[in-house]
Amino acid sequence: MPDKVNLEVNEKLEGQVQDFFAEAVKVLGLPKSVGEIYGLLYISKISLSLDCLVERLGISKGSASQGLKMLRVLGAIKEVEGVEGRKIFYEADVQLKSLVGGFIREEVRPHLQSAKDKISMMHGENVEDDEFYAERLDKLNKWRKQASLVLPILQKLLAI
Amino acid sequence: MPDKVNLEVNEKLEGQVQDFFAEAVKVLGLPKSVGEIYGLLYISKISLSLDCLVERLGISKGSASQGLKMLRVLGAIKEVEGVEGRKIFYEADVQLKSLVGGFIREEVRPHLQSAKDKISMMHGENVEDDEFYAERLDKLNKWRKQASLVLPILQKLLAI
DNA sequence: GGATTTGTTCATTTTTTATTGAACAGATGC
DNA sequence: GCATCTGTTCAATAAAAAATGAACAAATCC
Repeated sequence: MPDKVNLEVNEKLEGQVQDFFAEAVKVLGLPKSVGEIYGLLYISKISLSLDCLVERLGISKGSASQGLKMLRVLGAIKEVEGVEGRKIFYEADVQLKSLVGGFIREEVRPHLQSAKDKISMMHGENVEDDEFYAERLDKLNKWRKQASLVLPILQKLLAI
Repeated sequence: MPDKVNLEVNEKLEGQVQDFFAEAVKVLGLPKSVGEIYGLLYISKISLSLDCLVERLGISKGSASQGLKMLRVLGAIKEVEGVEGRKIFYEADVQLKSLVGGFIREEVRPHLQSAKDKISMMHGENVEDDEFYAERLDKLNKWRKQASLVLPILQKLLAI
């Protein structure tokens, strides 16, 4: 008997995985619907289109579109050629390094850059003659640098 | 002339540092007021009491009390003996390792534990006979383990 | 004892954030 | 051309989270 892919759908498990990711992405500050979309794609045996997600998750077309956009920007999903016309199908990118990398690139780096700008602005304006203030701002800058250094290491550790 | 500590207050800088931390803690999913409190303590030359924070930040007593509670639990502030009666004074703990450690202990670890429970529940109920589902849940578990392993390393890297 | 000071709790209000759905744009097929 | 299908945008609405402030407890002082 040849191997055969099991295409039955376990709806209970799907629901649990959706909820799991809905909760998980909240830790990262992303909306619940984004987690549900990624969760369903993660546990789905076949790639899914936007209207498919709308139907299966019971969310609006707007939510689904915006959620897919975020996931695309993060590099958490892949577009797959569909057969029916120009419809786009999505599947989850299940490599942890893609997700971590995307999050660092899109969410963490920009904040660190903006922190850098703010700190140097504060330094410039106020501090020359006050040892305490100067020391505190220097420490802040040291924190920022350490975070910047740790990011690529973190990325590599999670890519193993 | 002996060294003398400069106790003048640069209110503009104080405001900037408050805003800086208010923004920063939002990344960690903490409320703005918590960042403002920590920010003011961080840049303050003297330790401050609850009613002092209320006055200087223009927030309610309730907010200040709850915010201080969070910061205490995270280990981000220290209580200092006051001179006037039983009033408690606070100052910022400015060691990055305290903050990172507190955040990992209070926010990250509990989530990873709850993830562990959920994954093993999903494994138990559904998956025996389906290769795809089994593989996806295993991968999820691998992610979780990797995150657990990386945390102490991260903590050490940021403690240098 | 009672008046005062200090701090907490928690139901209500405010603010912020996410979701909806209708209007729109572009592409395809007829 | 126009009808249909697919997806996006964005103003309005709903949901979630944070801040308020009044009521309360507990300690201190007189």
